[in-house]
Amino acid sequence: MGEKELAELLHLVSRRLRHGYVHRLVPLGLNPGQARALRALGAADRPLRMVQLADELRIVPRSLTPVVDALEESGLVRREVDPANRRSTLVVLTDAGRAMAERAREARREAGESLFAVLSQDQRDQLSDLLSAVDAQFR
Amino acid sequence: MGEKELAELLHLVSRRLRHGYVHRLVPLGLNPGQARALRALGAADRPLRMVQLADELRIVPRSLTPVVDALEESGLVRREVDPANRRSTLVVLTDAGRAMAERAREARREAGESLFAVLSQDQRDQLSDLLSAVDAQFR
DNA sequence: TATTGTTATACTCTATAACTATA
DNA sequence: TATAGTTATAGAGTATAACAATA
Repeated sequence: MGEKELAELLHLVSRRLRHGYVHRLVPLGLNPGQARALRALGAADRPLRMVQLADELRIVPRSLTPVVDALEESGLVRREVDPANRRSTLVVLTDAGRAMAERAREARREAGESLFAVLSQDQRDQLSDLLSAVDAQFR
Repeated sequence: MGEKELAELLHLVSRRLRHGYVHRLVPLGLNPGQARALRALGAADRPLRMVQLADELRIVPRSLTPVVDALEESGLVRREVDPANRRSTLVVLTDAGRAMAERAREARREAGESLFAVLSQDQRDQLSDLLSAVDAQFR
């Protein structure tokens, strides 16, 4: 019955997570990609160049452009020319952006909390270790 | 360093899986959604109605329409009116479709195998149990 | 009225290729 | 020449709303 393969389970659970996350982000006016970028900038705690941010998110720079466009339009980040290298663009969190990053972080925490509610802390740690191991083989 | 949250890890690993899967499906002329539908039909081992198949895949019927369109165009399935209820459409695997479902299953097995290669069989079972538990709370 | 499926539309996530400006 | 970013384009995956046919 519950004979779902690992690959299928991973897909289903991941989609479920996104679903809960999206719902919590709607009131913030963000989509998951924007929230993820905001989080990364908040975690870095300093402006990142487009390539650095793309790398952090593991997407290609081209895919980052519309994300940063949207964030800039909402006044959450601004682009600045990198004084050290004028080819580079620094993505700088505004004060509003920093506050929003915090709210996005909270939304994700809640979505994760709700999804993994059935697991004990031990089980979550186990799951985290297993996924980390899988992820690590590609770094 | 590896301080990624569970939610983030899940997202990254799931994306990685899709990536490997997509690559293996390209030579078959399938995308993951089509392959998933084909698998479900193969597993059911009997024609399914659109709603049943959508339900199995956990997507809305509208999202299934273009998937079945593509499969039909490739001669892998055909639509038949359900004699028992003329509102319903039965999605029937052709012989070619049945063979392709098998190849898709193999492609997914390989993608999973490659992704989870770093895990022992015990660890895979653990991971499977944990994800099943998370998934089960929504059924 | 309720159900099944499709038409119409739209948004998100992601990618490759070609181009511009700068180094 | 090489790097950083954008313009252009494309394809998956998914959703909601409105509608036609059938029950």
